Amino acid sequence: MKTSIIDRLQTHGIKPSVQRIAIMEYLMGHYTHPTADTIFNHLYPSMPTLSKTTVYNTLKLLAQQGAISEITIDEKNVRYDADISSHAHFRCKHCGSMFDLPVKRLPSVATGKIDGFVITDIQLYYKGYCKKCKTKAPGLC
Amino acid sequence: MKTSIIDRLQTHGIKPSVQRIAIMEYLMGHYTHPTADTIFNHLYPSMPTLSKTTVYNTLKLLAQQGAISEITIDEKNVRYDADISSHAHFRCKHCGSMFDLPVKRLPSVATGKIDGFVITDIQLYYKGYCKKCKTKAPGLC
DNA sequence: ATTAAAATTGTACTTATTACAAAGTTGATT
DNA sequence: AATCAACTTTGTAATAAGTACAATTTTAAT
Repeated sequence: MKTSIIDRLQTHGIKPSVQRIAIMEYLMGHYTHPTADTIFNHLYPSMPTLSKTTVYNTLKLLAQQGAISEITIDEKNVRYDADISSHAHFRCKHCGSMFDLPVKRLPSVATGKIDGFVITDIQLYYKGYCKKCKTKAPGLC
Repeated sequence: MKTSIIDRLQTHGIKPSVQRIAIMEYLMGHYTHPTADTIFNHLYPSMPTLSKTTVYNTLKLLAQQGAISEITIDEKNVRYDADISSHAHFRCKHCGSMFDLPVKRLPSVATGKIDGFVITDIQLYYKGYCKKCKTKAPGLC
């Protein structure tokens, strides 16, 4: 239902446009941590007037408003996730595959250190080697 | 003392060269999460034969071997940290300033989910607005 | 219908990072 | 000391993610 998509946009103070809905819809339908490029390439065939700049602008806006989250576990490109519930990410250094990891409890920092700061988001990344690639890990020969 | 720098390299299986020592030394003397470019610009005056490629290569090697850690909290450039003890990072979305945050306890993920994975590093990032910039935070007018 | 504000588009640009081949260095072996 | 292979560094050129910006289109209110 398109309503939930529009809802998500509006809840975060974003005016729904055709493009924004399409991008948000893609993200809510694909929890695969796509890059801007991937999203563009999937939407373009059915939306040939779409511009890559719009994809970049929209993703930035969505992230800024907290409608989606920006994942920087991959040093190459920013990835996006419509799952804004608290969870961690794993990325395999060899094949690049990514998985969500549930977190039992959000990590606590020594309070006082962040007194007076405004924290808008917390990201927890695990890097290493997945089952398929673990024989490729250096130092494990 | 240069010994501790060479030690750090050797402990992580890296053959010390003039360039590698200089880069490691810079990182161990500046816990400011510098970028490759910053490191290059600081070393270049006293080492005019240094190439930027070497800085990139060396940082990648150091990180790969676990001698330093690669921080991707800033979507623009990768940053590097010679402090490999477990701690978190905060970055202000407005001014870009970065701080270390001590962590009380490393976050735990539901075990079973990462059974069979090899985890080589865990990164914990806090993003938001620092004391100076918190009036700039959207949604807090 | 008019119009101002907001959103989208396309192009050109910037900039971090990488590929690669050539040159230089190192250290072991003769 | 000369040789040689392995390793490291260098410089240049290429790649590719992301951004600036001005022009066009859309939206929605009057």
